[in-house]
Amino acid sequence: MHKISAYYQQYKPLSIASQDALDALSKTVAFPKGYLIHRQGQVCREVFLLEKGVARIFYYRDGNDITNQFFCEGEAIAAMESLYSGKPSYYNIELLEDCQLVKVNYREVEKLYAQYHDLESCGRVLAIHCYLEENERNRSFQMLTAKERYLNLLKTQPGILQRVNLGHIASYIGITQVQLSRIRAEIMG
Amino acid sequence: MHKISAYYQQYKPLSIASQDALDALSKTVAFPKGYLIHRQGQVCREVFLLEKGVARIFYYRDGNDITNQFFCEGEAIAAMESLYSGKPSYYNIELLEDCQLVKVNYREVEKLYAQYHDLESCGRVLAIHCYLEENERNRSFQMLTAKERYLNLLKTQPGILQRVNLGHIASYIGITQVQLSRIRAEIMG
DNA sequence: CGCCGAGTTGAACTGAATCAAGAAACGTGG
DNA sequence: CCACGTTTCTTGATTCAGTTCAACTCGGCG
Repeated sequence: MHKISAYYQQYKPLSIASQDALDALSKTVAFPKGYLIHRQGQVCREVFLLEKGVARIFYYRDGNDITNQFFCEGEAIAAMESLYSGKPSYYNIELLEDCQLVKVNYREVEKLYAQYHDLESCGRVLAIHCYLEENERNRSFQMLTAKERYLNLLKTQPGILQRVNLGHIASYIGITQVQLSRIRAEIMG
Repeated sequence: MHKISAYYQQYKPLSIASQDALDALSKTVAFPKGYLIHRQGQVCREVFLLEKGVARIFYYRDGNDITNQFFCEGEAIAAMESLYSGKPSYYNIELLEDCQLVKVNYREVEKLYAQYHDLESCGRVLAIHCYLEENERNRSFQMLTAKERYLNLLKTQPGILQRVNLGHIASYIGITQVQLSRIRAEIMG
């Protein structure tokens, strides 16, 4: 089983005490393809570490579902805006394959933040990391074309393309499936 | 003079020690309308607290400048993505009126984080706040129309509209000035 | 063998950008 | 205080990129 402490330590090293306290909170769970580990309208209180499988965050607009983010092995999954704000989430989280996950209750983690300064420091860096990702996504929508965003995705998450259908990727990039198909044809030459 | 500690305490209360340490870092400065307090390509190391005036963050694309964010009195200004990542910034920060500001070196603040747990905790909440704002902006681009974004701005920052010209607002919303003019005509009826 | 979902491709349509011209607001110097 | 030039905003006409609608291809699977 993966450890949450290992995930945290990507951002900053932790004392043994903090590591142990964190790891004591984890529970391994598994769900089938198609399962929603979080639904819009609900407050998100759990963070999932993805050990095996692929997942996505999405929401509905006029009946179509629009993908916001993809997750691969080793990444942490949550409806962060809800987790952080305590308000109901706008998003759903769906497993796109059978998945194995490590579950952690975020309120429990927050309690540990108050106890361990080094852990809270790591939590701060993690929040900054989330900010930077969100900022980057914003930037890519403002500064890049759909084609460039597609090429970016190819570069940063090449594995995703084999595991996820085109419609999801198109909505992630902000265009229709039809348009993405044309862009791909264009890229091929 | 405004105090940085007061700004921080919007998010979480601080001990007297933390407050004093923070406030000891501030310097009051003033610049005229049009001055760039940060330029793209440079690494951002300072945070400014806006005491008097209006400012914006913007970048260039194909010669046009595109506004990313507006700031009013009481808000903290920085090229956050650069401040947090330590990489050169994509953005410029421009004063839209003569401004009075409080300047703080972020590296110094980070040193204080290591010393004072309560301050770092506050810094974590602040980073989360930044994340939530960025997320909200993302969401507004994905889920709302330009018209809705305009109405939102009217509601959340009504003062801005009197103090900033239409072109800046249009690019902030993600459309051309021409289109915004039409939307306004439409709203008037 | 034929159905079904996923992807591609063509044609018509639409909303926003662009181009361009006119009106209004603003500041500056005479 | 007015006249002129500059900038800002509005409005109309045209153009274009991307959506929508629909038909067709392909591969997997009962």
